[in-house]
Amino acid sequence: MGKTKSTAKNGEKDLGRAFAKGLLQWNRQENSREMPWKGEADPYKIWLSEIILQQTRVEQGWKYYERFIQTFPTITDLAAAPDQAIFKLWEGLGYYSRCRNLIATARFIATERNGIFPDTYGEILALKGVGPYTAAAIASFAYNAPYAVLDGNVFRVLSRIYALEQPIDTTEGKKVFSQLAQEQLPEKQAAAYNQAIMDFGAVICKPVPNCSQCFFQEQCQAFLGNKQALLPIKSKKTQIRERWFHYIVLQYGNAVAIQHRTAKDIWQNLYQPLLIEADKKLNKNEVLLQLEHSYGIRPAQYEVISAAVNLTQKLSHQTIHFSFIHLEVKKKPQLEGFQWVVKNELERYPFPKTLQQFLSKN
DNA sequence: TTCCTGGCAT
DNA sequence: ATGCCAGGAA
Repeated sequence: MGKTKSTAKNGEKDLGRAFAKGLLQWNRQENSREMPWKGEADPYKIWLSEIILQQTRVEQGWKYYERFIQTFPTITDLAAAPDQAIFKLWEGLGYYSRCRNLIATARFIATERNGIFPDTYGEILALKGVGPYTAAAIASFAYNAPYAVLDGNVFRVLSRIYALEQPIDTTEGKKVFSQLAQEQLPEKQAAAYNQAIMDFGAVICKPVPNCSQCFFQEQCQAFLGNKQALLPIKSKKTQIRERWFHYIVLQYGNAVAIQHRTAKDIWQNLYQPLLIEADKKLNKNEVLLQLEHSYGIRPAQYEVISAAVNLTQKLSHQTIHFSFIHLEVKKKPQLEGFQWVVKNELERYPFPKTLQQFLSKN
């Protein structure tokens, strides 16, 4: 009663403390990651670097940061510049709404706050283009305020050291991780700790981790269970592709044209009838038009025997919609890459299950 | 070549 | 829940 819970909690806290301690030591002794804004005290420069780094790798943002600081040494300089000059400096970085928000925030601070950058988490969070991550980063780096950053690195590191299978891409998961991150933060060393955990995620606990170089290997719950490559968990299945396979069963006498699938795709090395693939559903006329375009087989050369049968097959990462058109040709067309197989010998060839089922019934 | 990553605004 | 973007990984 209650005991299990508090024991687990204590265990968790111990693990967290051990990690934080080791992390800070790693940061002092081994972390050699350098960045032009690291250790910076000017909130303007920290803010600028964080906006540039949103969705952007350090290596790419580096040069942009340097050019911005050279061109606009203070937020007042930035606020006074014409939009176009600022966009020109941003050119190539992507996510251009960040630049719009950057301009709006610079002008807001220059005109409404006499160029003084806000110094509380809440006020920082209220700035355009600043969300929870960026607000915590600025508040901690500029003012050492005790707000834990939660970015992709932190999700990854925390999910691994605790072997948490909680998905990170759900509202619930974000809540759990942000609470854990906050509990984990050594309050008086917010700046050092926040920078350290992100550096650690970037150089050691990478998506493909360098566990052999990790100070926490012996305590990391993921490493101990050999799950480090599986964490963090994301709930959203990789986007399911929708494909429409319009098969044309070409029959000549008692023989059917089939084709060997060789592309690096599903069903490699299996066989299939003539395929018209599309990323949307085509009606019969569209399919037959495509047949003429791709293979030069014109309506005059065949008779349509049967209408389309529609089937669907779900794979982990794609959904295949099938339709079939059965055509009888009066003369055998020249078809590169196809072989004509008499119907009762079709069973010798390997087909995908859905095709096998269809062909055996028709 | 395609796939994956990543904070915020909407 | 999606779109925004570019670059590195697979």
